[in-house]
Amino acid sequence: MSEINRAIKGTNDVLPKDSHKIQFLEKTMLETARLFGFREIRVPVFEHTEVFSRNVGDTTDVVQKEMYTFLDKGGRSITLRPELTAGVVRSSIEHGLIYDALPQKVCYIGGCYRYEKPQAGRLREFHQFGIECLGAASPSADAEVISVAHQILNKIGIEKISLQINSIGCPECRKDYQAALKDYFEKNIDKLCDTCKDRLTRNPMRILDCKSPVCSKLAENAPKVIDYLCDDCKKHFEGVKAHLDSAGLKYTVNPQIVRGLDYYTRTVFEFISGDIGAQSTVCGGGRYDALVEQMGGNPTPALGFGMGIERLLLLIENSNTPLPKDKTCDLYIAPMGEKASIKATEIANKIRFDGFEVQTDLCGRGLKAQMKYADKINAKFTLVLGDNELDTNTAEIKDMTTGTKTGTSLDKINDTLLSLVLNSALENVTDSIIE
RNA sequence: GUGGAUGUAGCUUAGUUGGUUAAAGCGCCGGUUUGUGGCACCGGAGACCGUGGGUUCGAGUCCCAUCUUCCACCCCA
Repeated sequence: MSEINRAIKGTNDVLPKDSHKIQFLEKTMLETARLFGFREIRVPVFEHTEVFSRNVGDTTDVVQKEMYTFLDKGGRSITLRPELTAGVVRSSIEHGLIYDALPQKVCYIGGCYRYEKPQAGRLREFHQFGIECLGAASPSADAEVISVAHQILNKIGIEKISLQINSIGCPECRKDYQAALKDYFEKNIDKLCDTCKDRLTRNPMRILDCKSPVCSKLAENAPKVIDYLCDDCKKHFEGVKAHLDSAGLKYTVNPQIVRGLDYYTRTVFEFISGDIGAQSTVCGGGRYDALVEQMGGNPTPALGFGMGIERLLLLIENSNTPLPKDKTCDLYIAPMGEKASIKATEIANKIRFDGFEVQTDLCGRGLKAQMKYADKINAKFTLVLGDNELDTNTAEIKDMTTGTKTGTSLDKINDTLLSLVLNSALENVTDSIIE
């Protein structure tokens, strides 16, 4: 396979046999979010580089080494979005959503781009579903956002997944905490791994979720953010927990949960799975109360989450979570000869207009080959159209699972097909009830 | 960016200490009375053995480089 006809490293093709799975996920996500009042927003895949560099955070790895950045022909620095929150907030300010009735609830689906080394659950182009709730400061908003993610995962049928929450406080209380943390780790600096030594100066909170055994052991006894929260932040976190409790959502408070993007404040959370390898976070999000103002809008508290669609699919496959089967062809029309072929086109289009999937011969094949093809594409019914049928204006519709044939006039194929399809659907329902 | 594994028809693989036209199963196409699929039998197409160098009379097999894919670090969804 030559270089040129191979997909770019870290990108994935979704093939026809799999696309219905993605469609099911996306439909479930959008519909569930809508039940909570979140409506879809669509924003460009690229933005001015500053939209991300200033707001996601200059010191984050995402901005420092993972962005696809280039100059356009006008000399502007453009970046393919590495995540969607910054673009959505930009759009919400630009179009005045945040000056309209609050809260504004939006959701989105789209591709994100990060120059990373691919591995299980990590791609260079990946797709995210997410929601943002703009203009709501109360803990009930945190609980609602988490509930959306929870219901989506639930409806998809994910069972083994845990919700972990934490509060990383506001910039005020975080100052004290970071100082205490630095103090603690500096005393043990020679025990830390090399990357954590570096983190100590750059972003000490990240040492908390280091996976090296020594560091994570040290992290266990490190000062906890929760103990350093200011009164307001503490009260907020208690409120979030109370709302989650009353909604019956199970969670564990995990002081190790620290999100990697700079804009997070107060509540942060992740849905984590043990079934998909090292990249175990399927959904992650939190509050970002300062971001809207930082981007030039009125001070507007906000929060949201992102959910990795490929990771979710990986989880579904690894845990054998059943998804709805893809629909198959309702009727295959097998014409014999040129005249019949023309008639087949006419009939097929008419029935398609009524909402059935109909296919017919496009290769000029013989009857036997056509029947084989109909079988391979899992057609529910077939209809042979030859000289006999054209002469008498009647034909037989064959049920491919039972082999039984039903006569019909050529003018009423759609009616006959409708009753046959309904009948077989009914039988499937009663079958599953009996089982 | 750092490590480890990998790379032979569309897919899954075989290929003996380097030795002629690289093999099989599945899939695909066709045939077994141009009027009915699944089963069986028969036949066919399809591979510059990831790519580029090197060693050799001779390389799918050995060496080097490079790329892909997979997994882990890092990072995150």
